[in-house]
Amino acid sequence: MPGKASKPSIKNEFTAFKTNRIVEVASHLFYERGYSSCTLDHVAERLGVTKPFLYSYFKNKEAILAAICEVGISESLSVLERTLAGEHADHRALLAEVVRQVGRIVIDRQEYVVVYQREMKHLSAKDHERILRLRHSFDHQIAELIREGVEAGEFREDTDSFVAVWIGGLISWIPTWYSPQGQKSAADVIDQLVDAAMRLAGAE
Amino acid sequence: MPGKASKPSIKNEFTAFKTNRIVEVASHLFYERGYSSCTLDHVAERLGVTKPFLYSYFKNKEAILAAICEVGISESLSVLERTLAGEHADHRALLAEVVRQVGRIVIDRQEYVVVYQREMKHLSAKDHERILRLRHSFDHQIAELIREGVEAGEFREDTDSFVAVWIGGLISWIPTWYSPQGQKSAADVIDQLVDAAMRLAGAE
DNA sequence: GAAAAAAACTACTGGTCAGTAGATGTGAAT
DNA sequence: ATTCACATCTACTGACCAGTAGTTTTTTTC
Repeated sequence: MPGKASKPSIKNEFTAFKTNRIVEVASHLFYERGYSSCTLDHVAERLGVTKPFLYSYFKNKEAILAAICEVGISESLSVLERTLAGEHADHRALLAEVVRQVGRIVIDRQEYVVVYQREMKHLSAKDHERILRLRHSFDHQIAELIREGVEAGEFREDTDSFVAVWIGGLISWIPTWYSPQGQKSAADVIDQLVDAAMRLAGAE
Repeated sequence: MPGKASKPSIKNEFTAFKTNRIVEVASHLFYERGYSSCTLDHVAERLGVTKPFLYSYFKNKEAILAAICEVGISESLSVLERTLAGEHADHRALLAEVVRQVGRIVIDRQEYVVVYQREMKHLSAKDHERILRLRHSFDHQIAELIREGVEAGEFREDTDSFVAVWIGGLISWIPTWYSPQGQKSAADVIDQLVDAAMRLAGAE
């Protein structure tokens, strides 16, 4: 159950594994059919268990959605912060690296990201607000990076730090058209994404 | 009922008006609560009528969604084609104008656009494919515009025509954060959008 | 290996909702 | 006024589904 940081033990690892599998399968089905049209019986069936099983790992349907949204945003956020904390030649290189890393996560976690964006509004007010705060923190940190880069003369001086939001848009846009089975490889997509972000920032 | 092009008459105008109101209200409620969680009783109540009323104007719930999606994409497409058909100084000016016009529509029709993107998957296979074709036509025409502009030397020569998709992304991204009540005016947003699109195309 | 504890299941409920059958009202035509 | 045509409503059904009570199966403990 998310938010419950217990000591590690074999038992807790089992529990974590099962919780994880539920989130994984639910994310996939919510992605395909939409949250409201996907029943917990569907999720259970796909896992080869029954509905009450799910209720011993999650309080209710919404808690499963909250766990999915959490993955959708918090992995991007933590990779962003990890990257920002590292050493880099200049703001240009840093922005490129941040976009590359986050793009990679978004591609790897496509379904989580789509569900998070599409279904967030079905969360309780509390969860909804918590997730939104994470999102804002993300945008804010990129905006700050842009601002510093402009000040350092590395990005075009007429670049508004609001391009952070547009860059976020580019990243979020990927899952709506990228498919692992498509012609474009993930590496191609990420290269293009980085190029597009650099253009938006006026870094060339 | 959409797709039924009858001769104009007072009666048909009444019918068209009511059909329109249904789509308007449904779009608003689907936007707020999501398609699957919004009941037709809700829609009817908001219109001050009852559910069977809706069924005399639409075959079923999905047909209402299809009408919304139609508005969401086809207005953008027709304004695109109208703009492309007009006279312009060069490809730069044309791209800017296209993005400006489409951006304006997307802001005006925010709720339709969001519903279209979010709920398209709930359409029947036939409707779904029809809408997707419109979408592809849209991307394709912008890609063509980019290609010609690069050839004419107006956009950076290393610009892939695939930026058309990224530009589509910027446009689609607006409704997720823009609010008429927010600090940014629609005009500001559109100016920024045009600027961002020109940067992506390498037109400066 | 018996008893206790934990995990998962069977079977149900109460509520919701898309869609419909048939009644009722309303205005136009005779 | 009576009939007809049409628009809209009341009242219902059958399916579905989140969530639960209580039983059975499995695992752990002694």
